[in-house]
Amino acid sequence: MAKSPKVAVDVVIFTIDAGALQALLVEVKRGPFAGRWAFPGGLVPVGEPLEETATRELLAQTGLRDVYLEQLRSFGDPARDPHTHVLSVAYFALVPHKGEAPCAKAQRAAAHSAGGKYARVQWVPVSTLPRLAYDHNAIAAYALQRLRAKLAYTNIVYSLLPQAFTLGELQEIYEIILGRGLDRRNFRKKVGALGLLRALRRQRRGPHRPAQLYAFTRRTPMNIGML
Amino acid sequence: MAKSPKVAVDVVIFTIDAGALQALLVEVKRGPFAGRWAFPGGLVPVGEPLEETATRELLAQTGLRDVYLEQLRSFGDPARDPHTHVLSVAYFALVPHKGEAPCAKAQRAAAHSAGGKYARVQWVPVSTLPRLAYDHNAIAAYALQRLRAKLAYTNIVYSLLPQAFTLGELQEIYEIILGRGLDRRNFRKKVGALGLLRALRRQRRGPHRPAQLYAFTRRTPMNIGML
DNA sequence: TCAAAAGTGTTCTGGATACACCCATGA
DNA sequence: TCATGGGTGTATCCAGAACACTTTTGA
Repeated sequence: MAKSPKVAVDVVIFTIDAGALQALLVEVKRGPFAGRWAFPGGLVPVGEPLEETATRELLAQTGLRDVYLEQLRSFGDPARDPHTHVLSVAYFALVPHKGEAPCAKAQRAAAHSAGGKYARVQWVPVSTLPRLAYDHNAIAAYALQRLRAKLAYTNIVYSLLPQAFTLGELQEIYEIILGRGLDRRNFRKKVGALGLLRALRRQRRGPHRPAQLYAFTRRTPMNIGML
Repeated sequence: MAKSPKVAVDVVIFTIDAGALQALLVEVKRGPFAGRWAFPGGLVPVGEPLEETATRELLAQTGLRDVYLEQLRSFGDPARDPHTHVLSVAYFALVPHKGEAPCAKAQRAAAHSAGGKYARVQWVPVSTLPRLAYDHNAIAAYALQRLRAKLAYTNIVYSLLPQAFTLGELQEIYEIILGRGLDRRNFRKKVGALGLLRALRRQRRGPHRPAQLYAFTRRTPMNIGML
């Protein structure tokens, strides 16, 4: 019986920060890609479910659990890792946006990984990703495409937002990820009609007019017709 | 470094025949699932791209090449194969419908595999799939869902049809796969507006009024707004 | 008072749906 | 002549897109 390739899981972890869609990168320590950036990942040991490997990796790099995690697809080009044939099952994850503290997540992640297996860890806007190790640029493109598509027909945005948020923040996330502006009135009309939100009794106060705060009624993935 | 699971590819091969959506099943020869039906597949040897394994399997079972082939996703539950941890990368394929000779394909496939690695090979309507080996029922469900979705926003039907076909046949395929009837006038209007077809100078003659034959202008996957 | 984001309704348009009759053929 | 599938056009409805002004606040 012929030997099989090794199996790895790689996770594209997205968040919104500083007005941009960001992905978490780690610096590869050794091998042909030493010094290059890549998405966090690791080999799948015999007996472990794929999601578990992905969840482990996610917890290790961000300290977060119970985030949105979805399999993208597998990348199996034998040459994607020059060292040996490694199949990568790609996942993407969405972690919540802390509007109040830009870069807090990046710092937390970095701190977490101080003694970790990667040299450095960093959030990078997906619009300015460097040339990555392995075929991770292809994985990034695929992940972004999937994210954009799912934004249009599911409610997964909830996983990018904190419990309470304003309609402006919700719309901003759509605009950032889709890369285009949306009409505010139509957006609110649509969101209202979908009935996914409930208005809280609080407002967000800022330098301008206070904004009504909302929360999702159900924080669980569903298909809707958002766009 | 921990050992990885083995890697297999399994292919759900769809066709339309006898007014139903059919999938190709093979009988498992040995192991805990001996005697049960499953989708054709096999282990991925080191150094071989996933698509190549899938293409090989497809050629071996149907004798067809250059058919539509698309990766679904990977199924990695360690218990899906009781014998040992085998990751399955699932694909689905669409092979063309020979309207004139029902079951011709099934017979051809069976003949092809006479000396093959499977005990028996058979086309089975997806609506009456038996309990399959491994987690192949889950793969079937996923494949069907994907097929239905892609029918709505791509032109991949072309891969289920011969070069020349009537609008009635085209519509029938949509109805069979989607499991619901479509208005004939609206369907033709829509198809015409998309401009994917060109009318041939021939007609199909049958027991009733002859029908105009059409061909796809481009037999290559594209995103369109079909439904 | 000014700058900046919050909040709100109406009109228009295009695509989707619903719907019924005549035609050409082989049996 | 009949049964069967092929072929066609119009009215309606609804969702998406376009669009401008007032309000509230902190600075």
